[in-house]
Amino acid sequence: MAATEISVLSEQFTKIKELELMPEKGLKEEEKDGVCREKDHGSPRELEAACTSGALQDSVLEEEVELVPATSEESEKHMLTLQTVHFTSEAVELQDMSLLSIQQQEGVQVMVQQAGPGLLWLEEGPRQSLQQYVAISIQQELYSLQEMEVLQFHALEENVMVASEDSKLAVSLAESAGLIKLQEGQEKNQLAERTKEQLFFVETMSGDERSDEIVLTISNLNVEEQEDQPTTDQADVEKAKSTKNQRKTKGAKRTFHCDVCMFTSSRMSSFNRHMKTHTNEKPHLCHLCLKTFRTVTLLRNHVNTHTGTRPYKCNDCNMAFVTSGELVRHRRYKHTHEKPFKCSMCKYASVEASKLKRHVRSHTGERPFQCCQCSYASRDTYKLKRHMRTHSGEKPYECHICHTRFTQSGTMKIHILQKHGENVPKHQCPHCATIIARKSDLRVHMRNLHAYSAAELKCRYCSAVFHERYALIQHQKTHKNEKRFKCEHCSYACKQERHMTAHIRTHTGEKPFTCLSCNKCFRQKQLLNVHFRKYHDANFIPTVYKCSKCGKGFSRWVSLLKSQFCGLAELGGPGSGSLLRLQSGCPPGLHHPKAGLGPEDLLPGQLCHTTAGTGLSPLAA
DNA sequence: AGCCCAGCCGCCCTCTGCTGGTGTCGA
DNA sequence: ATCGACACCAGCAGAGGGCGGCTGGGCT
Repeated sequence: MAATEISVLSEQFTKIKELELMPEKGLKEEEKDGVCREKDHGSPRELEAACTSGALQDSVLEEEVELVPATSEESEKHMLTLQTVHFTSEAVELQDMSLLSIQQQEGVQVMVQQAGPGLLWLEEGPRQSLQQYVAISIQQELYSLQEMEVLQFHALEENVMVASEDSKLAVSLAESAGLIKLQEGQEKNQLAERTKEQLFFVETMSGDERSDEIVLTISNLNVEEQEDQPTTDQADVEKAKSTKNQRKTKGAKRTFHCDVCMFTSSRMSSFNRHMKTHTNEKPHLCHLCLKTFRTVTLLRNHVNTHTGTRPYKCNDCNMAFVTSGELVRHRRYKHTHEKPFKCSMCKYASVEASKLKRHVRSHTGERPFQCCQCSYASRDTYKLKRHMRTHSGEKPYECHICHTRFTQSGTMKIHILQKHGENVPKHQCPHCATIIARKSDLRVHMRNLHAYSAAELKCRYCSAVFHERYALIQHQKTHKNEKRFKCEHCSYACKQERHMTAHIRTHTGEKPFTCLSCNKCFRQKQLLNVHFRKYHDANFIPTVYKCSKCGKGFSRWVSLLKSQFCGLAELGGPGSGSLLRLQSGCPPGLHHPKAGLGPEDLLPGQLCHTTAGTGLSPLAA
């Protein structure tokens, strides 16, 4: 709609209030062409119309209109003789409509399109169809419509032209000699070259119900359109202007139809109110945030959101609301739990009909909101908006502790809880001892490990069969320390197959690993590697495990130990892969890397004799 | 015209659950 | 060294709750 001038906003708001509070004030038109168009508010209704127009104008004019009290000296009225002609249906198919024309000295014809009873739209420009328009003839006056920002016409009612149910907003004018009767061709000739539309808002008011006086208030509606969408609102206005209203003779039931939408109403006031929704006209401006509203009530409700004024307070909690409807709805949600809207397909019920409508889509599968970048479609607008983040990469939610960003608030919430929370809830699996942080992951755990499997799950080591993975795994663990691999040629047994493979070669004599430098063969790859490093690698520095007491060096850690102790049934050094097994009688404090020490404890020379006992001191961790 | 009320739309939120990538651990 | 299993984690979508705001009917 209109881009309202910001420079005068706060004052405009004040002015609206003034207009409401001080109806005794009148409006004085600013002089632009040397003609002071001072209105004489002869009746309360006329005054009301002027106030309305003033408020409207405030929102669309660049310059303010000063509020001045009406004085007796404002006698310079512009009594405009409005003349009408009733076209016959045969002539122009303008059934039951009047034609008004404005005749100006420049000879400009301004067409007035009747958008509804009491609501006329003036517009310059070529017409598509004569029957949509009403022309006004203004005689004896020099008005350039571009300069008629707020102008009231006083017309003499003479004939029956009922435009409203109450005969209050009627334009009824007599035929006169000043009438310019436009024919379709003539109209085109006169107006075809006009391309720029000039919109005026015309409100008709009867000056006095007992008099014949009709007051037309014309407001300049030339407003700044937004450049990116210059035609939409205009088109709406155009359509709204073409709305045909049905008039009937007094006493007959009438229905008013909106041509823009399907709206109909038997009441003209409702119809007029509705038609304003098509004009995007929002003359009531919030002086705090510059937002504009159609009605004073909406503006007041809005201003209440700024001031915190919430007159409707809930008796059961501390909530308060701007409107009574919001309070009722709140009470249903929070206190009464009344859910009048029930789903016919399930037990779902909701407080609001729109929620039921949304819910029903989960039954029908309807997905009206299509993503423009992929095949996804959602059942409501929010999900589509949320989905669009997957295309934009937007992550609007940031963890206030580690500043990790997330696409959804719920994801961030669970992150904060799990990563930064103190009393993190855990989820115990009901079938095993597993504890999992997230409920959804527990569900995955249950599905993977505890779900019944129709297919038989066979043990790798024996013939046992299970139907639950967890039971299978638990069973296979019983095979863990078994020396399941037994040598066919001797009593040797081991737990790992690769060990058995290496052992078998001691019987077969197979030595599959050959040194490329000297052609010596080995049973194990590891033996070949040691050989190569020792005899063929120039950079190889042999490790020496040195006794710190006697200074003797050993190539292997185990050799060092063997030189000092007896009673060690099985020894292995670092890199051998086997554990140092200590039997009873072994010196206390003897340590091995795999018995709890770190790699630094393997450094040669760290071992040392103790002064007593075993000769070895405990290795410091 | 103003007010109240009901209905409706839209927005934002939470809760929930599934999915796939990743790190860790044990075999 | 490799591989498989699995808990962990972020991404993403479904469903529904709650509220702000707009519109129209009816009334005063």
